[in-house]
Amino acid sequence: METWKEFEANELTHSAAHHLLAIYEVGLEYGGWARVSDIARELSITRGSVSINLRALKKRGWVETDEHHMVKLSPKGQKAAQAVMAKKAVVKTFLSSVLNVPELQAEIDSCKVEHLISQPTGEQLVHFMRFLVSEDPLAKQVLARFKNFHDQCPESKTCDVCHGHCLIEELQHAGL
Amino acid sequence: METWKEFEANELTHSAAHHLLAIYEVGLEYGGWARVSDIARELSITRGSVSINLRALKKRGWVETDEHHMVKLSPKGQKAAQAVMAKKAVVKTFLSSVLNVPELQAEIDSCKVEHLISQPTGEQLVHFMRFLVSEDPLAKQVLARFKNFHDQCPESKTCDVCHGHCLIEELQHAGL
DNA sequence: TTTTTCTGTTTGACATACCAAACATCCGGC
DNA sequence: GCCGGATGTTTGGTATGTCAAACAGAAAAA
Repeated sequence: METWKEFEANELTHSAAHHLLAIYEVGLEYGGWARVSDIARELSITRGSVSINLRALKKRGWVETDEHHMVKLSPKGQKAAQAVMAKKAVVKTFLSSVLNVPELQAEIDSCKVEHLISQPTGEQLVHFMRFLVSEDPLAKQVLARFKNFHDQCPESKTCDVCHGHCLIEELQHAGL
Repeated sequence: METWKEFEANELTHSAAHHLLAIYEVGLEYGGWARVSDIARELSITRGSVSINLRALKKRGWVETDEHHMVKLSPKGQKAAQAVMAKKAVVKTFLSSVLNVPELQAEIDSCKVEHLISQPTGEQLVHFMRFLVSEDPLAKQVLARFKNFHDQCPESKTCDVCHGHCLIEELQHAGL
């Protein structure tokens, strides 16, 4: 398989995604405009790094600058930033509200994968979350039932999920 | 926030994780041992790259070599490889079997995030999957109901999931 | 007005991770 | 024993992404 090389073929790197998010965040208070220093402070990196990184982002059409070094997202950059924010939000909500992963861990994990999730996966996860918060009584039941199940989840060696591995055992054994 | 820098602080890079998996795969046929060439072929990269990468993996105790350049996973490396495989398996199963993401897309997405998922998140996802495949009739109902819901999912502008964004709209609008 | 501070850029350095190509070594066939 | 092909390593190059430090220009304070 060469599927694993897809990782490098992402539209946005983790770094690039967070530069776009930082510009968006800073821009909220300044009509969409941001300065290099503000972006650097937002990301806790040096102005030099931001300066260099913006060069690449500009060349690829994610951001634009005016004659006074002011930076803003291009339309393309805005769409990308929104998509990343949306994916992060839905993943974090799923992790913390459905899986009951601790808040901070959900924040960290969703931040790591936000830019890696494909469009179809993101959309399906949104549908799933909408179903779980819908009026359908089944949804409420299932969330409540899972909380109980979780406390008494059997440590069986075989189950349909595991594909021959015992996942829980492996996960715990690995101690990551 | 500096949460975003956690990305660099991972135990395993994507590249390192797949080197370990490749050694595991090749080793299945050779009693756990692998050669540089085999690993290179498995990953579709050059022998030179593998040679250099293995140096780092050896130094950090993930792999060991004998006097004939034969490579195998250390106990630590085995645990790490198993954890990655387990996380990938459970994520892929969730994406394709629950969210109905197409098989290939589930493969790609799970491959991208396999090494980034934390222990708690991985374990909770396993619990969740175990619940969904358990004998509990609620589980079967909910999967069936979601398939219907999915086809008629409302495109409402506001919902509890979205945190003020309209996720579906943003996701579709972004066209990623 | 002068001086200081802030801002953005550039440079040289380091780390990761890949490539191609040259090199050394070793093993099998003859 | 010798030669050729396979194997592993090394070297020089590219690309990303970070830093510190030096630099230039502009704005603010004195």
